[in-house]
Amino acid sequence: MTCPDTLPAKKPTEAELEILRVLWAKGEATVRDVHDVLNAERPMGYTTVLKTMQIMTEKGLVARTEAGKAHIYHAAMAESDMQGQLLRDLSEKLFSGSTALLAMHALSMQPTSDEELQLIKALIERKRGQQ
Amino acid sequence: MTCPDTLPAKKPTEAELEILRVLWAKGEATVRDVHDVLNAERPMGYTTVLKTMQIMTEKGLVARTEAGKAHIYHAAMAESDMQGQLLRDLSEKLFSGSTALLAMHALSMQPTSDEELQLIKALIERKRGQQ
DNA sequence: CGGTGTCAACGAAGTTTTTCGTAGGTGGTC
DNA sequence: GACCACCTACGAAAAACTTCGTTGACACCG
Repeated sequence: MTCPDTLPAKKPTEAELEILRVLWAKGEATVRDVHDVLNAERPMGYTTVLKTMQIMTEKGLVARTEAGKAHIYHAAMAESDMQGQLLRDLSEKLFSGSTALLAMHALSMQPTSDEELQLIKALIERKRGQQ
Repeated sequence: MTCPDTLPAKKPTEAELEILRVLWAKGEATVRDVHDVLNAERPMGYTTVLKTMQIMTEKGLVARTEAGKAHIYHAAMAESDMQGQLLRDLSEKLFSGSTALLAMHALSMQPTSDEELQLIKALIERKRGQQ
């Protein structure tokens, strides 16, 4: 009831993205779960995470089930959708909007295994066929 | 003298990136030049741009020549270096640190011309040889 | 029933980023 | 010299983001 459908889908902040990472990894989680993970990486208060997740609920970045005592959260957007959104964002801001240019730069920057290269080739062939 | 060499190279903010975009496109520019471009996209005061560019100077994101009346600015970092930095950042935050995975996602998300696909294939072959 | 533990909700302070008004300087022009 | 156009510097407000202390609810335990 708290999400007024701001369709343009707002870009998450740094802290929010950290939380989303945990939620995507776990599928769903309580504030406690998320805090346990993040606090292990970098000391931070429980209420910090709680507050951020409350804000994220308002923004519509996450949704929650208010079942028992502790609310259960899950990301509102699939990880791959977010990847796509941020990729597009970056491509617009730094690659003249070309995701292909972006991909090339990413590829040319290192430890890409032979296996991965194979996968990419396959991907290209597939796209080739489509066009 | 204002840049104490914080080597880790700080990530530019949203507004700072906008300014860098203009500087990279023009090579070098005065505050007026930058403002003309940005203000056309989105109304904003002259001193807003000025102030931001002053801050960027302190941060070492840009450098300036205080030649004549108006200072002449240029980006402190090459565009491709910044592309690499932000790409790595995004890959760490959203692709488990794999730039290859990131590249694949970018590729699979559309208008990639046949030409571009060719280029990418070539790139891959080249990498292949190296390894 | 009083103590202990866990939880959500606030409120508020701290920090960073963005925005711009105002002031002061400099160089022309009439 | 007075006026105008343009520039930098500065301070401070506004907005966005991050952090956490405190409070009140609820449940379990001895």
